[in-house]
Amino acid sequence: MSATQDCVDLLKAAGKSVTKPRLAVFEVLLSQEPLGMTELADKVRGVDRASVYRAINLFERLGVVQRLHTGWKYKLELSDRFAEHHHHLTCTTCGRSIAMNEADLERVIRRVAAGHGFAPAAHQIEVQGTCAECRG
Amino acid sequence: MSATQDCVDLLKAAGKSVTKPRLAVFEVLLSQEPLGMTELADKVRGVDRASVYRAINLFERLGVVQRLHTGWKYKLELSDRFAEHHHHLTCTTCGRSIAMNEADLERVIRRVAAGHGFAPAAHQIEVQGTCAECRG
DNA sequence: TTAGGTGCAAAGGCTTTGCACCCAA
DNA sequence: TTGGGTGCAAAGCCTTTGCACCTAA
Repeated sequence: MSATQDCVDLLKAAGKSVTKPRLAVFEVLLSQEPLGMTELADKVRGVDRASVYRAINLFERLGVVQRLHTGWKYKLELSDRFAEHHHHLTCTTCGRSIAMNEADLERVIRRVAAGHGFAPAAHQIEVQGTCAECRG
Repeated sequence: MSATQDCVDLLKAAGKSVTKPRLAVFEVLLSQEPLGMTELADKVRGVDRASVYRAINLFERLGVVQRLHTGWKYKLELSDRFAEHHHHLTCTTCGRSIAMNEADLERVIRRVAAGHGFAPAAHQIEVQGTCAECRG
């Protein structure tokens, strides 16, 4: 099943209309790196800014997109439903981001959250440091 | 040495004036949970909103306060210099942030980073979900 | 004394909202 | 057909900025 079809199904399941503006927003997110709201609105041509906000608001409630915090900024990207869940090790020397997908981290977070009577729905982990090559 | 004195020293070391509005902002942060900018400005009575923004901006550059991202918004709290290193569980229902200080999390991050040949220098972890009270 | 800091007010950006028209179901 | 969705424009927030006055050093 294509990602777009999955998105369509989610909209229908929620009793929402499958409209051109909504799919346009989805397609842009599908083909790009995480985007800021301004960049996103710029890339979705022919759709009013207000509609982009409304689409993102809806997509967030449906679990289609998630907000990602990188440093001081925040960006939008498709949720783990459309891309494998992962986090990043960012090298402050060369700027590269290394993806990590560690079950241990996820496990510990669930356990710690549970220890506080907390039901975790989402989480972000960002690590800054020096990669193997730059330490070399 | 008191936290306030530490703050005063940081200001002086940076060649900045120790003013009443700045200390007022610091004191509010010292005695409260993470605050949004609006809440903060409301609690610092007698200080103009613009001055609160300017104080926070300065404190950020001096490493006195740090921003904590929760969804679209952010909250402000004193940095690790004034409060023990920790992370947050943010409830998406009531908006409260619960602090967690778990050695296991830190350990796992160091181990995972090392597994990638990565030397971690700093990290952020934010968990969103539902707190015990809101789950009822 | 005086350079930096503050209050006030106005300007700038980003986001939301009201409303009439449009289109997916 | 018709109720939700959209574009447009205006309103609302949040944050920054210009300027004259104030104050810490």
